[in-house]
Amino acid sequence: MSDKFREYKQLDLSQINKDVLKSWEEEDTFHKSISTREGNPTFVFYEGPPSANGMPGIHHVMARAIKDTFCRYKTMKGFRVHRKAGWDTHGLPVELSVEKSLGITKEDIGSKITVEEYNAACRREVMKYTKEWEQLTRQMGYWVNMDNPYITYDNRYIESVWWLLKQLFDKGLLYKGYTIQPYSPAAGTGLSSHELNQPGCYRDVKDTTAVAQFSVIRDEKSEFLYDGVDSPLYFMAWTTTPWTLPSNTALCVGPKITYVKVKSFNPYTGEPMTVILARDLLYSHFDPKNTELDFEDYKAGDKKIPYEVLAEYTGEELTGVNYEQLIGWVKPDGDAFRVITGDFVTTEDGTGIVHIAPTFGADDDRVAKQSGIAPLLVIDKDGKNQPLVDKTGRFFQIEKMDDAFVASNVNTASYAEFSGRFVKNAYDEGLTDDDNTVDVDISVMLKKESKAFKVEKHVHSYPHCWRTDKPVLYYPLDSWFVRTTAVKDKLIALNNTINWKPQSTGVGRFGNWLENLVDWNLSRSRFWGTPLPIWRTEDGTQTKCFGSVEDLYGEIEKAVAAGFMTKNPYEGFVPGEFEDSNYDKIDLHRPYVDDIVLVADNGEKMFREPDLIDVWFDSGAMPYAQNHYPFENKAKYQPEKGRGVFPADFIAEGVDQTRGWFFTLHAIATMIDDSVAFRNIISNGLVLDKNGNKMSKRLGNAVDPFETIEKYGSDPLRWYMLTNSQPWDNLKFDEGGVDEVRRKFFGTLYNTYNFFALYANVDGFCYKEEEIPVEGRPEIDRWVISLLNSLIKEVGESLENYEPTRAGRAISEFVNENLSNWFVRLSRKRYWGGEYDADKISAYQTLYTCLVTVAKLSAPLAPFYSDLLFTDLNKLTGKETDQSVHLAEFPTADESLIDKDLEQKMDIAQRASSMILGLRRKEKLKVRQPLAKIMVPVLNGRFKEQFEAVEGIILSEVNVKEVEYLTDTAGIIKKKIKPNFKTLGPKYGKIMKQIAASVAQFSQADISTLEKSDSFKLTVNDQEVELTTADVEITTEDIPGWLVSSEGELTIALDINISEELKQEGIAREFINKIQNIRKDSNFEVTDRISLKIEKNDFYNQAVSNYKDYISSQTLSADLTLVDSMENGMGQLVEIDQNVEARVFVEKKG
RNA sequence: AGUCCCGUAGCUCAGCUGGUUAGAGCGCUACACUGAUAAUGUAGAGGUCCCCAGUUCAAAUCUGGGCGGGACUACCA
Repeated sequence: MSDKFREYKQLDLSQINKDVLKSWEEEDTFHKSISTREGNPTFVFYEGPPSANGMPGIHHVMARAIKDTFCRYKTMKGFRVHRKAGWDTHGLPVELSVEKSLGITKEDIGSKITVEEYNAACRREVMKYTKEWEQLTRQMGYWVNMDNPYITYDNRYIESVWWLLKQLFDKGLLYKGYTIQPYSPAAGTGLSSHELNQPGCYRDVKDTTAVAQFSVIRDEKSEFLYDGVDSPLYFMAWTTTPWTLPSNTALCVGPKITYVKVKSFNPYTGEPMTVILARDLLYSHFDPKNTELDFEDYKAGDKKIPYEVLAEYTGEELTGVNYEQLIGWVKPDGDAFRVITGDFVTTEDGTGIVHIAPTFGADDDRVAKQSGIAPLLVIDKDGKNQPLVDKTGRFFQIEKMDDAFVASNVNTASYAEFSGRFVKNAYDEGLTDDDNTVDVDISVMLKKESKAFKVEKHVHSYPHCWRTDKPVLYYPLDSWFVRTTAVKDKLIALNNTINWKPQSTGVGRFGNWLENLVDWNLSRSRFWGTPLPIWRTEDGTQTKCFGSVEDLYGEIEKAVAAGFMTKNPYEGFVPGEFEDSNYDKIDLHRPYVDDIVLVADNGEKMFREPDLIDVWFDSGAMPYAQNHYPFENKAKYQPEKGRGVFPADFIAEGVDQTRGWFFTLHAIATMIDDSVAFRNIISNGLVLDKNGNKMSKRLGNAVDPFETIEKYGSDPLRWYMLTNSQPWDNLKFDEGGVDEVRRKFFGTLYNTYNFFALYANVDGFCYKEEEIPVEGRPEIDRWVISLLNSLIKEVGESLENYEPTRAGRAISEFVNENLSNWFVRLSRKRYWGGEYDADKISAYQTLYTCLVTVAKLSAPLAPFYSDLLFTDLNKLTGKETDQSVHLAEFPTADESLIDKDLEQKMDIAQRASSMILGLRRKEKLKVRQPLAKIMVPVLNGRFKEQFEAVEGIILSEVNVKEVEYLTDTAGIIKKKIKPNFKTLGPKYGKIMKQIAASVAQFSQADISTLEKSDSFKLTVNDQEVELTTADVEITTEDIPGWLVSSEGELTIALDINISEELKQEGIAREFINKIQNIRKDSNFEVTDRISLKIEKNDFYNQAVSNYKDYISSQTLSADLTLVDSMENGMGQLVEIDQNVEARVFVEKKG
């Protein structure tokens, strides 16, 4: 082992990244960081599984830097941190890329390619970029346990998911229902939103639209509407799909929209009527010019129709009013024909009242369910509910309906004409666009009944099926649901216990989402995913859900015995054995599970429900499935307090996961365990390019994380990302910012270390001396130690509160401003030359302590350099027993070392120094030229005491000999007074302005009266005002006749007269500086001794001889001689003053 | 369309519960320092605190309404 601190020529963070990684691997540091915490309380982190079928991007570094920071922090706080890596492996993107790379479609599975091959291809595809992900994880220093990651396609993972589904099933939270989805009657298939968004699917078509009149039922709920009404009263609603009107069961209004009641005549029949519609849309339906027409003059058939607005109502008021069914073909079962509210209603077109047909619109279905409105359904011969339009796109035929239902609910006389008709002509091969559509016929029917206000053709954009080019219908399709609405209150209550960062995402985005919760649609008609473990008989009366392979296995055996299957496809599997070898024998994916036909308790065949489940369920199940719970690791879920793996203490992902992973985790944990899944959460914002645009490969503005890490190392990248903006704000990623962090923070820290190492090596300091008690150290040491402890407190609190930005910024501020720019700069002289005495040792100990503490504080954020710094320091001193900073304990602040008074004093010193340097600059006085004195006005004793304490620091920093304190009595200080708004404002309120004006008028005498008696009375607006010194701020701003600088309460004057003696000292310092430069240029060692010759010159002869000893000691010269003339070419010319050059010869001695 | 975030110097961001000269870093310009030196310091210029209205003695800060950028969700009679 070397006996010196390592010194560096330059800071290469990229190389350090590699070196430190290597040592982590050699020392197995990551595993040690867990094993050394064995038996301690756990800190549980859940890794949101990424999908490895895409390359990792720079935004992944962001999220993972956050995750890693807190896991490292908690490790240093002594917790045993659980963080298991995982992979999200299911879903449509995988299927699509497999099909693309193999050049096949789903139909080819089983023919062109075997199921086994397809399955294998999916497994390969989904792990395509595993290597890159692992590499990024490693290089960026993200410590997550990759030894045994959870993989969502793994049979054991699926088994846990099945177990969860079974729990939901048993609790009655899993049911089969329907949602409104795009459906192509021509192709006979449902369409995904993905398919609908393909180019060309949305097309402008011309359809018959109708504004229909819904007749209000007069009762106690609607009575208020009848004031002044003498004709039938209607709600007006517009539709572009009149064929949905027979399925209407509600009308929807916007709660905050204003509606008007208008008296007029029906344009088609001329019958008097009163209608209700949105005020904003009045003139779209009634010509403003007609408002002056006389009702008496109107005859049926007139083009110009008079109208009159009778009253206004808000949507809220209209809610609950009942109306008559518009088209009485089929009676719905349940509550219907009522006005409800919906937040999606606008007054952009139509009437501001939306016709609701729950079976044919997603919004319709949603608001109807929320308001308890029944959909309009018919019952078929099998006793199943069906919408009024069947899957081929025609009105449900009467003969296919249940007879009893027809008798009780169907008006066959009026419906017969429409029964079996296609709702779009495109579906009927015998029809063309020229034939009358159902829409037209329904509109004509309404016209005749005075129920149509306006029927017209209208061009609008409508989705079409990409396979058949025919229009799509929104249609209720079977789906399996999780009844999340049943636990809505619990979800909300538990959410309120979660610490969200930022809070707004939790109470706002997530909270609102929970408030408007609908049941979770689990079904996906896909191939590569977790199959629903549900088998049903064909008539749907018998259902079985399986929560383990063992249960399914047993049922298969029964089915084989019953002769439904020839053999058990999972033959050889041993229930209860959890090794890879056993689970490799089976595959729970499609289509293997589809081939399983089971036997129901009544002996009928049971077939699997063909759907897969939402991949979000997979990832939301990870708290359980990652450990194959409850089949294995059960004990970890019922632990003594603080020792388990559930729930998570912390998770972090992008804010885009709010309704994805965050929700599914929360929902599943709530339903299964009545518990939160996570206690603390950071949802981070996006990483944009430096112009604020979204990064995309297409635009070429995506930043490659590997290149960035290679170039700068991970630390500057992580630090930049964590400190540039709060994690939850979007980050405008600018490479220049990473470089700035490298220079400003890491560069300065490195410089500070190198400075330390340089002199510590010269003096042989290796912290073997007794620790000098802090109270025995000089002011500046105590000051920096005080700040250091304040910093420890702040960083600790910030990380405790999941605020990495505050932590990083505080560390950076400390290193740059306080440690480097003040402590080291002021203490430099203490390190070089001189005795190895207590002061010097104190200087080393203090700086060492600061450096090693900064290493520990920054370790969670910048794991690489901090570890190098820590080990470089510790290798020699052996002060710490831990091999790595990541195994060390996080520092705790020693409150007794925090000295706010001292911090204030040093603040004065810093400000005073900078002011004096400013004055010197103004007068073009070099700092090397000593000056005689500064003068400081003293307003109170405390200030004088503080200034005196740092007097020496200021004087040496600005090269001035003494301080003169000016007290009031001298009468040369001019004072300035300013009211203290914070104390006066609440007391005097309205007359504040006048008080401020009066105070501004105070004379010097007034001010001194106030100071002496601590009271001053004035009258403002006939009100007596008494001021005390606490109500004002008194400062000095001028010392007449002197060069003065003033900042806040601090005022300093500088004496710029230079005596002969000062002049000579200045010359001496000038020589020292020049000689030092020569030493350095000649590459002398810091410790080399020299001999010195200076050619005589009357300008400086006296100065050199007077300050001979001073010059010699500073430059380590053994002899200094003034010579008459230098031999030719010897020595070099240096400038001592303007136009004065000296020839100096420097020679290394011995 | 709804929900949420953001809008402060040319750029990236601070600015806590309202209190009177609105800050920092980068960049630019000038100067200084010099045994930390491919470093460092100091200063200058640079602001409609997105706009409008309100509350208040007092608003960058609180309230309401816009505008602009972004995300998510839903897609519309």
